[in-house]
Amino acid sequence: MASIKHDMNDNYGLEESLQIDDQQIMSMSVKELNTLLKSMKPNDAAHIKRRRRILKNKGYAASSRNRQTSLVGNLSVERSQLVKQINQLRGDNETLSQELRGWKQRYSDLQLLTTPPTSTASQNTTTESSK
Amino acid sequence: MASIKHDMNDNYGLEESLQIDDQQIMSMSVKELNTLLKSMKPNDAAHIKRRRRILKNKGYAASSRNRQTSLVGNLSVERSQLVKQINQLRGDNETLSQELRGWKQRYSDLQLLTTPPTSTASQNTTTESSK
DNA sequence: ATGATAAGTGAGCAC
DNA sequence: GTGCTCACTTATCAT
Repeated sequence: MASIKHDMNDNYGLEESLQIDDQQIMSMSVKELNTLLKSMKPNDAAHIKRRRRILKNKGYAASSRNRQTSLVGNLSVERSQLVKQINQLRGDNETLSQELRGWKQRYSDLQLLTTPPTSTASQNTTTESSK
Repeated sequence: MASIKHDMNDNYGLEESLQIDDQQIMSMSVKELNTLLKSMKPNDAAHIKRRRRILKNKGYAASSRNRQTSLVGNLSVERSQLVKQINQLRGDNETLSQELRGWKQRYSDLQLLTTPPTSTASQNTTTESSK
């Protein structure tokens, strides 16, 4: 058995006979639309209004999908950037660590040069202070 | 005017009369299903098969949406973690920089102590080398 | 009335 | 045949 359904999106010639297309139905202002609808049979007017709502909804749905898509896109891009930044910082860190080691060494060397060890014990103490 | 539509989701009593519900239709194996369908009128069999497909699709759609949702969720969480990591690294960086400055200073101080300036010019040169 | 979104459905692709 | 995803429709919510 088949059931009776509302007409939905099949415009079955109404719009064609009125020389109106979807774009116009959708973009017309409410004022313009009402003026137009008053010159039509109530059923046809209702049909057009319903069609307009559906068309707008279609647009909203598309926007929603686009938003969702670019949301994911943005997050992905952002992630790449953050990862890149992390790698950069890790590099900087490594560089700084090396520099730090270097200067500690230089300091230590200079210190040894400055205060030559007088005994095994004192040498140890001196080295400790610059670790 | 109204148009004739396929029956879609209104099961108009068929399933009830056969004592089958959506869950069973969906989860039955193909083998079981075929056995069942052979004992039915062709139209009813077709209806059940179509219904099964629709039910499965409904599930797929839900899965798809869940995936999409958790994708965004994961990306967001990941972003937070990355940002946190960056802040951590920046802190480390700052610490290292300060340590570095400190050691350079100590080196410089020790150097000044070791090789006292003999003239204004030579003092400048010494300072330059440790900046 | 308008805009947004979740859920269901159909179409069409890939395996 | 099964699973997936896109586009569309509907229902529903908020403004």
